Amino acid sequence: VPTPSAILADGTNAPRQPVFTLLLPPPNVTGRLHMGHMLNQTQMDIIVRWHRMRGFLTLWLPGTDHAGIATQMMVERQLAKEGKNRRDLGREAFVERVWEWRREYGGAILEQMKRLGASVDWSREYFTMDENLSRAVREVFVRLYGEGLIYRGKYIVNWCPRCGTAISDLEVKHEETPGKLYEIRYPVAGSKKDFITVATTRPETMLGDTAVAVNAADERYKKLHGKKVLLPLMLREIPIILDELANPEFGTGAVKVTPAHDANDFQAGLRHKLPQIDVMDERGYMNENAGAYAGLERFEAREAVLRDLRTQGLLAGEKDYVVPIGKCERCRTIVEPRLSTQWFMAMTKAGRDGSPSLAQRASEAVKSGEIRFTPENNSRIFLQWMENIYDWCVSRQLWWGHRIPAWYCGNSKCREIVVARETPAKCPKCGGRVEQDTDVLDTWFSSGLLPFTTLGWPEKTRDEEVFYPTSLMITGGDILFFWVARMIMFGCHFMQGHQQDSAIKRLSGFDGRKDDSVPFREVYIHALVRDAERQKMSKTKGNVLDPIQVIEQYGTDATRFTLAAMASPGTDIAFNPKRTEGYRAFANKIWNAARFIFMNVDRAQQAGVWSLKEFCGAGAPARGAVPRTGLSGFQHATLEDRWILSRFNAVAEEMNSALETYRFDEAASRVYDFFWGEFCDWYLELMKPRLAGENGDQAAARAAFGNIVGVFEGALRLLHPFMPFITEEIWHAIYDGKPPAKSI
RNA sequence: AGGCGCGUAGCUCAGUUGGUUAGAGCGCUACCUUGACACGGUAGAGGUCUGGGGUUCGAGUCCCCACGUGCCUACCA
Repeated sequence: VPTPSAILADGTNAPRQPVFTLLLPPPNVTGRLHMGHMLNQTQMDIIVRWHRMRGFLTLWLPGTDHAGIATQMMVERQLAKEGKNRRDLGREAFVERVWEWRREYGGAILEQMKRLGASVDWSREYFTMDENLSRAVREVFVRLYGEGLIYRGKYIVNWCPRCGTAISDLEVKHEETPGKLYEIRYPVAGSKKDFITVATTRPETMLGDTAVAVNAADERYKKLHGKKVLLPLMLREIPIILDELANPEFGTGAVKVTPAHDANDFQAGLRHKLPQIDVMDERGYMNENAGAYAGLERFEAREAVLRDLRTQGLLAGEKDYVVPIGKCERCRTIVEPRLSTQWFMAMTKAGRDGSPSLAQRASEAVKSGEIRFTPENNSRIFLQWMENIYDWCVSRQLWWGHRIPAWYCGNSKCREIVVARETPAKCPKCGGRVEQDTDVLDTWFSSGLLPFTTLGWPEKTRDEEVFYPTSLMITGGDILFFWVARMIMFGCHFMQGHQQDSAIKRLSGFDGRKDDSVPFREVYIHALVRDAERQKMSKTKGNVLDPIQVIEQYGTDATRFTLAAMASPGTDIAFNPKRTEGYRAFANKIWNAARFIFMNVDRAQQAGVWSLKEFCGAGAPARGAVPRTGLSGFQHATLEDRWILSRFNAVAEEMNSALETYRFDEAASRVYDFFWGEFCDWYLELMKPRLAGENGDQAAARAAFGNIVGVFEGALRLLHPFMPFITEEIWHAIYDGKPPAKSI
């Protein structure tokens, strides 16, 4: 099959056929194929082959993601084995080392994909750090900065002390963990007896307290309004403030305010112009602002603080309390809210011209049906998230990734920030030396752009007219927000005004859709693959099934068929190899049906009655695939012939409509039941006497054979998207007119 | 704390807008080495559709409650 690129390049440059575009969710370069990938790719491949067979110009674009943190960690581990760390190498050498790593090992997962039969267009393989994609990333950054939608600022971010970088809200996984709620007495300044008791789960942060808040309406604290307290251990006077932050219903109704270590306190701090005292360093150790506790690791500091409070009689109580603890999704380290200067992307800010915010545009695209989700309820999940979204922290304190295209003037009187596509030679304002920001962008920043950057953006290309918007996105619910949401926001923003070639759009079945800026028209969210006991597969549990092992045991076709057959909407897939065993038997059944046919060919040829070529070997098969209305040359001889033909056509219809709605399970079981329960069990059995030339009727035998081959060949077409290997093998054998050489 | 889902045969799951005796695969039982296939064939056993209430001529399917279970989102110290 010629690739779409070849077809576009063949001179006509204007395909008059429907187009189907699918972007492969790029696996991490560091990744190894897991069952989730296999499910995802099987479903994509089924849809892609099905479209190709129906005459769509089909582009399935593969690639890999540079996966900032994951890849950097992997190479750092490698370095650690040599007794080195990245700082020993320096930035440039380290990044070169990562490139080396990727050149050597980065293609592993794509090689594994090939074994699944994924029929992607390898000629268009991309990597998210390719030069053209990197250029597009800078373009996007510069434009958004110019529009005021990317900004730099000092805010509380989620900080992973182990990875040493800020991470986004989505990279924090919350776990309800049994902990303690401590009540601490803060002495009121100028009084010997009065205390105000605050409640906290993180006592060590009190070292950075700059106020205590009570609710203005709280009668208990009326007499303390306007007073100060003496912060224990640090012996610093801090004010009692009135703020909504304090909920009279919770704890003691008084809350300590630590603007540098808590997002709520940070906001309260801004409202009351409180100082921000950062008491920790980037590794989670107490810094010089923590007085006597400086140098202690944060949880050691907690113990030390509690011990000292106890000795001073200031620990009023401790209760068991379930605390939702945020952990770094990558290394499970407890995340620290940290005050830090980072780059953010504004999610809810309207454009300068009053145009809707990124989040609002994305919501509208889904609400209006320009992007449709399957299963449908995912659109509600999506919209709910969009409505509660916060600005996205896009900078990471890493070395591997797209470096932020911002330069700072070193002249202390100037301090100009230059955001530019190319490295500026000098500060455009004062002519001083400029230095580039040391941070890189969140990995999802570049992957969010892929639907258009892989098609040539920012250049205007024919590719873009033909293939954008992509037709479908198939992915897991786990990256709905990480990736799908970001693609929608970026796509709607940067492709605004884009028009897909109208003839192609009509032919492809998207004529009714008005908005061609969306990155894809349909989203299919697939289920999670679990083990046979419905447990989530995880390395620690040791229940991870390696797809390569499974396919080596049962065959790729059987494994693919299992995943398709079990992909019913709304439920996770409990992958049970027993089921795969059953589908291996099915593959065997197909093989044996083929053997039966070739056995009859042999017999007929020996008798000189006919050859297989007469039935289907003459010339190339008709293009366009799943036959809807019968097979050419089929002879409606008898009741059973007419019956199998009507069943065949009904099944083909049913499969088509099942696949229209991504009901892989239904399509799979339809063809399974038809092939085994009807074609093999009944039709072949009924035909045996006629095939054998019953009553010496060779004409009837000949017609019988032709009909069998016809239905069988059609069934192979129905099966092909699901089981590409066995069907291709047999199909070629039929057209070559000789049995396949291999045995099962 | 909010949101989303699931609970149907021993096991894993179908059951699309409510409509005759609720289906499949695996497992189980009996028989069959029939010239494609024992990874096969034929026949069969097995379910008060988690529980309770409601709507309806009619509910596995719709509504409410309870229980069990899974996931996602979340700055109440």
